Amino acid sequence: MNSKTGWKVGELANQTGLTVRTLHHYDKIRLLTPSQRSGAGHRIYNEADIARLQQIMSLKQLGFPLEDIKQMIESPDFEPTKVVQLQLERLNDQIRIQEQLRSQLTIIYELLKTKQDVSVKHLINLIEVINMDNYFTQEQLNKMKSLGDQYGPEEKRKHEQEMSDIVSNIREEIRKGTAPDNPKAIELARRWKELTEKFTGGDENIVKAAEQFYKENPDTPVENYGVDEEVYRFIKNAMSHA
Amino acid sequence: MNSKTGWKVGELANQTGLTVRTLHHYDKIRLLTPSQRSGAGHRIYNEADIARLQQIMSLKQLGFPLEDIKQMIESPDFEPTKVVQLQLERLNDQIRIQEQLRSQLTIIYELLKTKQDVSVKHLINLIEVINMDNYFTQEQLNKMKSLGDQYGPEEKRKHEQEMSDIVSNIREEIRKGTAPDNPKAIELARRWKELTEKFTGGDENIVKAAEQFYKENPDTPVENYGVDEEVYRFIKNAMSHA
DNA sequence: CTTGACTCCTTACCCAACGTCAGGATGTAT
DNA sequence: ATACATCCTGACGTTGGGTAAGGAGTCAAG
Repeated sequence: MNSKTGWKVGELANQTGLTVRTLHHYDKIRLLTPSQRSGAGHRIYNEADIARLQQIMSLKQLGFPLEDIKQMIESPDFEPTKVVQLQLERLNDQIRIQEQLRSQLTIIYELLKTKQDVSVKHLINLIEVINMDNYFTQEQLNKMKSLGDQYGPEEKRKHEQEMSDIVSNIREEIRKGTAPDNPKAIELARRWKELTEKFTGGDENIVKAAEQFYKENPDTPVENYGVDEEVYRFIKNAMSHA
Repeated sequence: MNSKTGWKVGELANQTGLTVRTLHHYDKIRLLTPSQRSGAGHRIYNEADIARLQQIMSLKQLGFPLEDIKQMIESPDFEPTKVVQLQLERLNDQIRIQEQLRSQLTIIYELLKTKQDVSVKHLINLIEVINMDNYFTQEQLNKMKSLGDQYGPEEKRKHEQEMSDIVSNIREEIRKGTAPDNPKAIELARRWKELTEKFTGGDENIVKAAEQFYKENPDTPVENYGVDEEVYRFIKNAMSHA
């Protein structure tokens, strides 16, 4: 008798902290349609429905719009495990950003408390970091796009896509003249490093060899994701501020 | 020449990561009106404007609607320092929730990976914790309401308000028969403990004396914020699962 | 078996915080 | 002078629900 077999909408709402309205909504847009209705037309959710709801909430927390979530979940090669994995990854990103936020906030707090005036640079940095929280889901979206792909070529494509994403972002920052101790710059450098480590299997030597190579042959037009000297210097520079 | 004196809307957008549209919007609802316009009507933001923008973003991250933010900022006894302080406090709450989230996620991930089936209880717990992130700003709202009050009686009132908030939440959970190892229960117990520690100035003995007293006189109708034996047992129980 | 007190149903309008054009004026680099 | 980016002001669209209305279903107590 420990295992219930059906939940009515109100019960489910209470247990999950969602509202009844939300569940109705998900039903109407056919994102989560309870597998049964009672004689009187009351929604009855079963275990499978709840499992689906969990997937929905996870994806929602990752920042996807409901419509996309529907597509993903209904894709034939959808894998629940990956969703959870991605969510864990994201958690780490978030924690890092929060650490940055904390340090920015602490700086400002100290300045305010001692009645010094806060420089514009600090203010802008703070605003930027606050925003990253929202803005960051875009990266996740990239990673997710290939959720249903095969594992071989997909892995590579995913990396290439993220690499070019990072590099184009860096170009942007260079164009804007962003300072190397800027939080956004630091975060970009961090991502670049992480990715190259994945590429090379974490082998420091390969990285160093490549760096050396590009330093000596600065104008090699090799398939390099557009990492030229300028970009490279920017990364190095930002990295030193991490 | 290191200090600019004016920013156009696009510049500001780029630096902060906000969109131009957002700044336009804030201008239209008169949340942030640039202090100058160029001859041609272009918005020119100065340092004070940016400082205000930072306050806005901080409050927004705390979960307040723009309309409320406007009220707060324009209140005569508004204190920027407190905003930052509150944001730091919130950061801690968020980190705690994320730790809970991580542990729930890890459990599910392990189960999924080893092809065991995941119990409904776990799924529901996970959904709950995911939701806390959004739902939690309510508590902050309570704390914030009194941002402009005096410091003496206000401090007490704030505590009383939060205490009765917590207790009524606990009553809810009891009514719903929530298990003591439920994340929501644990979080509530944590808040209760934190608050009582503030009340008593962290003096363990006072807490213990009070506990003893209420155990021996279970039906004292003293101004006790409605903490009766049932509530008390629930807290103790949940606490043991933290 | 009826009367409350809940919970459920559907339909429908409402809202915040922007996104996304459209059409035109400004600015600025070559 | 000619692009080309950036600015302006409307104005309509969108997402993810909140909120209210009017009517049945359910369940325990009298």
